[in-house]
Amino acid sequence: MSRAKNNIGELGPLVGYHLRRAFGAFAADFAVAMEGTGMRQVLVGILTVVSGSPGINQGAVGRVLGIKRANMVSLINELVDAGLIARVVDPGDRRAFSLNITDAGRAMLADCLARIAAHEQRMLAGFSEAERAMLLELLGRIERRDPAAA
Amino acid sequence: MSRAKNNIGELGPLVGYHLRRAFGAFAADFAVAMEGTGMRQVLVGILTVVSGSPGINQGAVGRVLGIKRANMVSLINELVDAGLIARVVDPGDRRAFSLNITDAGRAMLADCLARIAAHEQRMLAGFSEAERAMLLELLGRIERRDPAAA
DNA sequence: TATTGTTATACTCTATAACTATA
DNA sequence: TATAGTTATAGAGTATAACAATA
Repeated sequence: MSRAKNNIGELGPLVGYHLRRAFGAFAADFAVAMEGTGMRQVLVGILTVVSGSPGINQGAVGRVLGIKRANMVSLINELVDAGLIARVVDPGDRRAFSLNITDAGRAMLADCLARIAAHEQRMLAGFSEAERAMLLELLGRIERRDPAAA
Repeated sequence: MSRAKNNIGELGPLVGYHLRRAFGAFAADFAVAMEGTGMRQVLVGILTVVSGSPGINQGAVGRVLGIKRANMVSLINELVDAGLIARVVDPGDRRAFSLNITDAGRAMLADCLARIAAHEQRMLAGFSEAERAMLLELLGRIERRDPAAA
């Protein structure tokens, strides 16, 4: 492992750069963790939100997770086609679909969350509980910001 | 701003989830910060590395930044076409191209780094210097990990 | 045989605009 | 007029496989 120059220069002190690299490392390991399930990061997110808010509609799920309405369509289709969520017309608002997790969805979600727990442990090996909590807190402060949309 | 339920359930304690959201927020504001320059995150990264390691070749730049060889080709083409970097056959290894930043590239990089500094300040408003350093340190530990490639 | 750069390709994520049907 | 969902489309990031030229 003769680590070469690896001269990132002015990128070194940039949080944005390291956020990108850390996100990439997490995403790569996440994909490995999900192998065989057919699930991806976004799908697990949607399944979790639907599980926690039975009867929620697509738009609301998208708003919670930061996914555009247009992009929700095929994602929900994937989950419905896989039998993981059920979609019925909302009786109270016939424009909307009411989403609910199925038994198969619950089983899949449980499997995914177990895999994700192991994945997080791998990625955060060596982190103290205080460090993990601090990282969550700092990331939370960033994500609750949106200067671009101001 | 009647914040709705926003029930993310089991996603709440996951570092990976918040990393994704924080990365998204950073990327969106980065794009706004670069408006009018024609530059993107990856291009600034490449320009910075070439600037700091004159004569470096494509493969090495990719290795430093975590970009696959195949994807480097069009990125380098963009920068060459824009007149920001010069590409000549490496005299010592005629398979490789030697990359150098041009004067125009130096000017562009200076402009971009100034915009990025302002962008980072926006995104990290309210962070103490110690918090910023801590975040950099924790992210650095994550990115220097690659369980998937083990 | 390994490496540099290349081409071709494919999948995912993200974004916008325009449409429909309901409200 | 506004909202829920849809369709079509486009740009960007990332990944693999196969190839030519050179080492």
